[in-house]
Amino acid sequence: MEADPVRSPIRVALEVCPVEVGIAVLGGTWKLTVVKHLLEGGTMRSGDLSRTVPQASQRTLTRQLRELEQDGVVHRRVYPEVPPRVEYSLTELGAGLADVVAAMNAWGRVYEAHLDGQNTA
Amino acid sequence: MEADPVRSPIRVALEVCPVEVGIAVLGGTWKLTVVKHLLEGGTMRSGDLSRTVPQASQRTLTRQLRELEQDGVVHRRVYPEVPPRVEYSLTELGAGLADVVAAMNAWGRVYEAHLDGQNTA
DNA sequence: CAGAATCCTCATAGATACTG
DNA sequence: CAGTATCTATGAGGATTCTG
Repeated sequence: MEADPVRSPIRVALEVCPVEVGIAVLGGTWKLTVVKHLLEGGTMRSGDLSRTVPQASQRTLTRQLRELEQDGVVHRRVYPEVPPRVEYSLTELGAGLADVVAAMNAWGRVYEAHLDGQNTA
Repeated sequence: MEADPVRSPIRVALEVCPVEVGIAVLGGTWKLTVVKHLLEGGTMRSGDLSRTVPQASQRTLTRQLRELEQDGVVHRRVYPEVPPRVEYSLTELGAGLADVVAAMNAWGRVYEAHLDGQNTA
């Protein structure tokens, strides 16, 4: 099986530090949000994702999904139908991001609380 | 006390999803690596950090540190000496990133193993 | 419905040289 | 030693239009 080529930001990250690999894979805007929703919602269609992340332009969302697919995090299934249907789901590797998502989510909330504390104090 | 203004990527992330906040704060190249080393090494001087992340240009490293400082993750202490001495350490908020670093690090290793598996299989 | 093609703008980051 | 200033290049991401 022909594996997808590893994107160059990831190759760089691999040489620097394992923590940078996650940043390289998830660094694009919305990527982690997409992963989070796929973790929660299982399989989702393109339109579902667009509605879930309305701030992302369609072009950007598509690109992010393609990169996540290339990086082995997301699986893309195309149904040969009219009108077309495409479903996205997490690979095993992608499902392994659950801990990352949880840690990020928790810290994000701490950060929010921190900001609120600054304003209220 | 006058709080640093919240950088715009973070403001956007706050409106989208808590997981994006972490990405917004740590998204710059080397940032998570810096945090990881500060977690391990405690206080570090600029030169220490430069040597720890030799791939980063000095200008970039300085900017990243300033942003981390602005975001409340890193504390910067300047000693009024000649030659100058500047020490960086994590704030409480920054120390809270330990779980994120651990999760990222673990997943980065899984990712490496995944790539190796592809080549070996 | 899903996405490709085109155009545009701004932020990021590197290299280099200089300063207190 | 730590940092700033300047210049440059790359690319990420948005808006819009078009197609099977």
